[in-house]
Amino acid sequence: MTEENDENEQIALRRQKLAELRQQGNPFPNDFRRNVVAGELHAEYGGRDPAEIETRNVRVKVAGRMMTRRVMGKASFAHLQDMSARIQVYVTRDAVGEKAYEDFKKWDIGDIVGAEGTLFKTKTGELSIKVDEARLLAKSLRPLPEKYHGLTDTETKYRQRYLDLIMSEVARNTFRTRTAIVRAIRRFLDERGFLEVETPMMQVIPGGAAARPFVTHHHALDMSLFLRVAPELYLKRLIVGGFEKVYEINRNFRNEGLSTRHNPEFTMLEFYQAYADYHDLMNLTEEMLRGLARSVLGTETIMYQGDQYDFSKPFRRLTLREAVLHFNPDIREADLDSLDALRRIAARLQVPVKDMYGAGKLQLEIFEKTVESKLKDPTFITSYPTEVSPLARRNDKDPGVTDRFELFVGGREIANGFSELNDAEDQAERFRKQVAEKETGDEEAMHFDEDYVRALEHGMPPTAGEGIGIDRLVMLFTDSPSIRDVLLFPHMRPEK
RNA sequence: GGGCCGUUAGCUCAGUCGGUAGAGCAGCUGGCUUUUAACCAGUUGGUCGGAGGUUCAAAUCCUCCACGGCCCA
Repeated sequence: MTEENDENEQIALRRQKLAELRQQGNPFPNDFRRNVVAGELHAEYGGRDPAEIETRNVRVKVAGRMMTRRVMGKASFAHLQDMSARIQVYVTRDAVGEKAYEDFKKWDIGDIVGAEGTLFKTKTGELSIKVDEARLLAKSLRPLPEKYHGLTDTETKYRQRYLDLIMSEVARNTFRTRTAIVRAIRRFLDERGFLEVETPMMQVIPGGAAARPFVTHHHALDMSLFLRVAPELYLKRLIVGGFEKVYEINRNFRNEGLSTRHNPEFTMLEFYQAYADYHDLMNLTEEMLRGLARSVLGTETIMYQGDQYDFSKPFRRLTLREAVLHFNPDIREADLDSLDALRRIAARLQVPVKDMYGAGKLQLEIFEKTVESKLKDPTFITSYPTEVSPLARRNDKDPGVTDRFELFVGGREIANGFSELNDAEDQAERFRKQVAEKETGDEEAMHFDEDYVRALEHGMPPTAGEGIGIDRLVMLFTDSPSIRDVLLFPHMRPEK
């Protein structure tokens, strides 16, 4: 849309009204001060007797966007919506005067209005304000979406989030819940002695996850920089530095496709705790999510897209091998150790496979194809192959797997954690393998980070770390089917 | 990247077999001093996502493109 062709007669008329207002002074005054918001009034007076309210003669000043208007001759009702709620105002010619009432009738739905008056309850019992002074504080030039159906067009909801927020209490609550979740996580970790830190978003060597990075260029230094795909390697440097419990909640960037579960930038919690292992973190995660459900939703039972998930019970735990065998009765345990068998199974499942894939990578591919979406109730999958876990500690009994877990809820990965690899020589060897894979064309393979190995060489205490995808967690807690519903401004292609 | 669906008034949506583009809300005019999807009467508003094509005639059929949604990879 361009400025010329999206004007219509309603906008033109409002512009004309604005032009007339300009003749009478600045139509965008900033000297009105409210002394209360609608929600406070409902909380304080909503349950009180009408007679009591009138006797008290409560004077209030409110401001907000005019969302409804019903003119009945010499008296009108309207609703003002502010950050907390809506409050009805009752405007009459006799109370505000003839001139002011004529002005009021020219205001439009969507205008920002300030009103002063006395509280009362209408005969249907709605708390309202009998207005004796009203002012137009900002003119709205564009008509709002339809009052009953609201804004339903998903594209417009995402592109013009301000309209969605004006029109939809559900949308407003989704983002309030998002903030409540992040706040509760911070409190949970702060209370347990974790230190919140900030580490680089622009990295010389992108590390910490198998993902394709965005590349940018620093002009003064004349060098490429990568937007981070994860903060992991920096947070573990802090563990080496002696900050034994750290966390960061911030944006990651991955140069991959978009879907209902993927946005190019997304928010991740990562936390690291020295002298702990992955079992400790599974326990901590259960406690955190259970507490979140209780404090944010007020229940430990989460409803998501028609399904019910019980967070009060201990989360199920099974190894990746167990999970694959459980959901694939036709696969024998011996198959999982045979490259030939794994390749046959992958072919049958139509999973694209490269020659360089080892048994571990094939197991993971088969797991993702046949198991992941079926893990509805909260489930920890453990013992990921070492081949696909280049930063995780090997299991003491079986060096082919790592002390790692992922948490799934509703068929989606929510968290990924492990006992950290703190053997510098093993880490260097794993990086070399990643580099070899990168050289065969795997764009998601990791770089060799020499400084990170040097940090490990100084000695990192035994540590466990975890990442939790905040957006997916919010989706779950707000019953949102798409990641775009929990991002205020999701990535969209340009309109034109 | 592939498949399916969608795009019509500011918004929410109809639109039959290819034959003059509709409704509700919003807006405008008038009426109405306790309404609340207010009500009553009248009324304005359209490049039917874009570009081609078929046809006497296209919102409608065909092709391509754009954007969005869902599913798959």
